[in-house]
Amino acid sequence: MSKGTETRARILAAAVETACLTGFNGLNLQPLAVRARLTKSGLYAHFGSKEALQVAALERAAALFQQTIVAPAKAEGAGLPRLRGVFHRWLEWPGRAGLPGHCPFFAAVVEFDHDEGLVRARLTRLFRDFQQVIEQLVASAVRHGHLPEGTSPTQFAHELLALRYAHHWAQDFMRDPQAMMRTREAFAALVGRGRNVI
Amino acid sequence: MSKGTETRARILAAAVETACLTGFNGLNLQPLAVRARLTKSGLYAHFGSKEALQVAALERAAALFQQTIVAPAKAEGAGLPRLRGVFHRWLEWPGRAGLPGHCPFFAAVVEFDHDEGLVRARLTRLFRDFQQVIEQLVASAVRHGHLPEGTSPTQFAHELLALRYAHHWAQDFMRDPQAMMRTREAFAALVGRGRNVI
DNA sequence: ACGGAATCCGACCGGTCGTGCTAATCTGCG
DNA sequence: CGCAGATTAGCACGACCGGTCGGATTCCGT
Repeated sequence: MSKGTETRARILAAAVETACLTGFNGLNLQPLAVRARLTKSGLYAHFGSKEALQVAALERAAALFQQTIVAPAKAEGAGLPRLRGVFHRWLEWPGRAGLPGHCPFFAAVVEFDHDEGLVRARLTRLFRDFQQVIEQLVASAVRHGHLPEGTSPTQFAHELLALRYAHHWAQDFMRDPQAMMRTREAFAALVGRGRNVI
Repeated sequence: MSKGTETRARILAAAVETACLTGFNGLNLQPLAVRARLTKSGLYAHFGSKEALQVAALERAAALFQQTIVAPAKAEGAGLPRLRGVFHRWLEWPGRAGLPGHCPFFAAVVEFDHDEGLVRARLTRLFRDFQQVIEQLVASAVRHGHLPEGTSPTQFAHELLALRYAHHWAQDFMRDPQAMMRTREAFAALVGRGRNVI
């Protein structure tokens, strides 16, 4: 790894950490440069614009999410075990990836809600891709008989994201000590729903 | 209404609108002053600090929410109809209150996630109060036999917020045209859950 | 109508932001 | 070693930020 790409990696590591703490709009050049042991202009030369830096940090965070939360599913039993594994690891993101703070993607949803641009476009794609991953896991669980026939993967994925979102609210913002328990119970209810009507 | 309080009301009206579009950190003094037909220092004299302005705007938004979304429940049938009414009006907030943009409270969750302060403290209280309102509606629905005996109001309120959060994500950020349909279906499933095991 | 208080303005402060530009330094190859 | 190109530092810019202050203006009770 050449010097340049190593520095770039150091910058992005600091950027992802910062994004977890203060969002992607909080990626201010001066403090970030200090964290990455550079000057502001030295850092800037690697990206050329703040938006490019934000996109790169988003990409890096997504890669971390993929390898920390999604990828381990390959080692789990197909169907419901795999779905349950991804969801429960998802609940521990971003801590499980060694990152501080809270989920940067949820922060980005608010930050780039109104203003268009590259970051928003990339973010919606990332969400859609992950949504499809969930849907495939659900469909697989249905095929394995772990979920009732007729379960809509899209609807299920939507409600799963709802649970993760509410968990973020209860755990990270409200600091409710019972947040995890409630989320697990809600997941169990979602999975168990309809079982008795088979 | 004296001149001062009238101006203050004009400022807060502009502030709530702005908060719906750019969040409470987006309440920058200069642009807000222009919207309220004042100079920056003239506006500032009414609050004394940006934090006080944010708190006042939060208070105003909460009052609007109360009278637009919650209060109409008094005219609805006790129990499930009342709960359903509040939830469906909630889905149309803040548009139903004549406000542009999206829910300012969800934006505030991200903005004040990490930094402590008056705004965060006030916001958690507002959330807790509304959560209690929901829990009482749920408890009433249980008493009327509209929801299964043994339904936990706290758990139900948690999952209801989850649905509203996911709706915000799907509708406002992802701009999914089927968001409303999916949210209504999820609500129906949440209400109907367990019915068949009574 | 008058005087004191409430209200508002305009100019200004120190600081931070993203963004360019040039010059110095460093790295890796021949 | 020496040179070319990649890499970083240094510096300055215009814009915007929240906040301050003195004075002008307007309001309102008497």
